[in-house]
Amino acid sequence: MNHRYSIGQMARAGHCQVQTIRYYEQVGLLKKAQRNAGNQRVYDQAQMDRLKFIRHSRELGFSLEQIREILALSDNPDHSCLQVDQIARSHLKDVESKIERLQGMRKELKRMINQCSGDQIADCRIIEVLSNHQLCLAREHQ
Amino acid sequence: MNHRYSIGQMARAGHCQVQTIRYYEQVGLLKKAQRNAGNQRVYDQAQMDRLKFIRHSRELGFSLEQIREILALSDNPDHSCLQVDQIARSHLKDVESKIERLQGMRKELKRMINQCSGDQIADCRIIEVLSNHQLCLAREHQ
DNA sequence: TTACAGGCTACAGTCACTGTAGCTTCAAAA
DNA sequence: TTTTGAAGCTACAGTGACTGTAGCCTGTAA
Repeated sequence: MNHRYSIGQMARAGHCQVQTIRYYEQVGLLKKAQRNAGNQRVYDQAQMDRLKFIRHSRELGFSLEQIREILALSDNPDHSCLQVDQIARSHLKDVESKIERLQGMRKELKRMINQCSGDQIADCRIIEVLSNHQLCLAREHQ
Repeated sequence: MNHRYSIGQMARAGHCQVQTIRYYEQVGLLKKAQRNAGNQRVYDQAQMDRLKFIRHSRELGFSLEQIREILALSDNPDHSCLQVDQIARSHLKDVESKIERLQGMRKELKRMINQCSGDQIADCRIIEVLSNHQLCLAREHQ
């Protein structure tokens, strides 16, 4: 079948806003869409699939640059997927270090909040900890 | 003692760049610094402490807006620290939901990578999963 | 005196969108 | 057939928290 989609249908399918699709076109992640008589964008199934690929990759946290690379690599079906693998692994590392960083924050925030008496600012443990790095457990500067 | 600091000394102590301090001044988080005869910024201990407060809060992930609020509240030592507590708790919630989101990504990325044979693009599991949301375990749209 | 590190302003760029203003087009109802 | 309202269009500014650049000026140690 020979589906045609409006930009609104694309947006709904890609769980994104209409502007986002226009933005992807502008930065060259989606190629310039064909237009109908009234200058409105019209998409086919291939463009729809490409958008879904991009959106799914974004949900997994890949940057637009990484997605651009993966899309370029995936144009060569005979090519080894080693590079794709490397991009994914390096992104996984990024995600893991973000998790660690956030877990450090969580620990310290919880500690701070639990010590807070809800009393006067003058005795507020939260402000005290924020004021004084020495009071903070997780204070390595990486 | 009556310490005076240059912007470079402030930056080193706050583990940030010189531009960052000028930026904080520009957006009103630090008040306009005094200047020496040659128009260079000169800081005192109070400004140094304020910068450290800001930087430590940033390390814990607070936004500049939240920091601005906390600083305003902490000017009133008699005031209850309930609001400070609320800001901290709401930030903790944010951090926790970011952790959850990243853990979902990590899980899916690991699954994808483990299934990848390192073979041809045509059979690449990573590209396949990215192409097809149905193949993804963590696919709730929150 | 001479290097050169450090500081100054002003402004553009980053990332990935999101929002706005002021239009035009499309499709269904009256 | 007209009208209404949703959907689409372009162009541009704004977001957050910086970071980088260009082209100057100032301070300090050799």
